Amino acid sequence: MNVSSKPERTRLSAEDWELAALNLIAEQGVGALAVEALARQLGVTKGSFYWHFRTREALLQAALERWEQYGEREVLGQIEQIADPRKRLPELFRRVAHELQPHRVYAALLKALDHPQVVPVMARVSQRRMEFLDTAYREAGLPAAQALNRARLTYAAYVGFLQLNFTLGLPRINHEEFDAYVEHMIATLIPA
Amino acid sequence: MNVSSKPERTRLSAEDWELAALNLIAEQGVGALAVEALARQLGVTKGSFYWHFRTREALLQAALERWEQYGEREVLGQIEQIADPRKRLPELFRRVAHELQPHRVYAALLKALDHPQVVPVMARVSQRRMEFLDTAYREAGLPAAQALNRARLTYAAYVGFLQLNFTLGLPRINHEEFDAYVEHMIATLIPA
DNA sequence: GGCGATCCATACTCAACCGTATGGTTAACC
DNA sequence: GGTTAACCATACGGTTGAGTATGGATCGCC
Repeated sequence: MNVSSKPERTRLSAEDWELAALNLIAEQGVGALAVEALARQLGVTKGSFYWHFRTREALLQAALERWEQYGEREVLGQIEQIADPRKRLPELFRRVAHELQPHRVYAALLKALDHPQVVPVMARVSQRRMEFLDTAYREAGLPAAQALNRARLTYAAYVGFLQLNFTLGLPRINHEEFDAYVEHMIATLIPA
Repeated sequence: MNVSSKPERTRLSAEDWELAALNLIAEQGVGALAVEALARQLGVTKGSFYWHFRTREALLQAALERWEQYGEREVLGQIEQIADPRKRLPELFRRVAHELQPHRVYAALLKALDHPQVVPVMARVSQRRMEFLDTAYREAGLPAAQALNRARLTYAAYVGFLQLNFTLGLPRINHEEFDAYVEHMIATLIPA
């Protein structure tokens, strides 16, 4: 049973709207975030929405901030607990590669970078992650000047892969090929 | 003199509309491609537009095809004339890095990957470019299995860089830093 | 069990755009 | 210089989706 099949709804909170918004963004992109569509999906009407939020923008803003804070705790938090700096990067690569679900919102927001509201959020998130990669590379033994550029390169490769694979469906790649690709990335980008 | 300042217009052709559309896409994205807005910018009204094109989609389609064919001749054509396979890839990297203007439409289309019309175009273009990289890496001495993955990695880095730099304005980087980044890419991705 | 706060439905307005209908204007060519 | 085809303006209809107004329903709580 999917999300929309909950006829036994009680009353909604602002949080419910934000989570539903994030779901819709992940599946259909920011452009599909319409209040009437969301209301239908939640089994209510606009009247409900405009009680919780002043405007559509306000909902998008709240949803983005929620997503940003969640990602802060969840995504980066886990990785930081890998002690050995040399194992941290390969492990990070492999985990990211096999937990594609959390990246769906990020990929959707990547397609929505023409919306002025998402730009600052994505800028902050991406900046933080690149800094994370930077220190990881330094701790793995790369000189400072190289570490930053390697971090940029790595993160660009991540972003580009999301675009090409998720959104564009390219390259058409199967499981084994994908694993080989990940290992190739590790061999190419991480210093021995 | 920018594009919009041509009050002494005579009559327009379909090509004029397509070029104007590509301009608008490059600057404001596919979502901003509205026929009335375009007409205003060209100093005419919708009446003109619907003589040249049956629908808005038809214009977008024509503009995309024009862009695709142009890129075929221009972008890839020049690089193929570099004889030495070992010099070809570094040269390609450096040229791409310093001719950012032609990449603006590509970056804009990257943001518009939720439009069903642009997906096949981008898929074809990206596929062709990755194949180009693949053979370039093989000719540079990389074994076939590695060459394809390296091509994927390289192109993903390119796409991601466009997104992070053009659209997101990240990383905040100056000219010298940028050159250093390009050289770092060359050193990391191209086999010695 | 009634009362105030919270939550929602219905019924609008308004603006943006796409597309159509139709008549007018300019260019080209004989 | 008159006719035809190419090009454009004006006015309209239709749709979509945001936001407002207002009254009704429901919950918490004394």
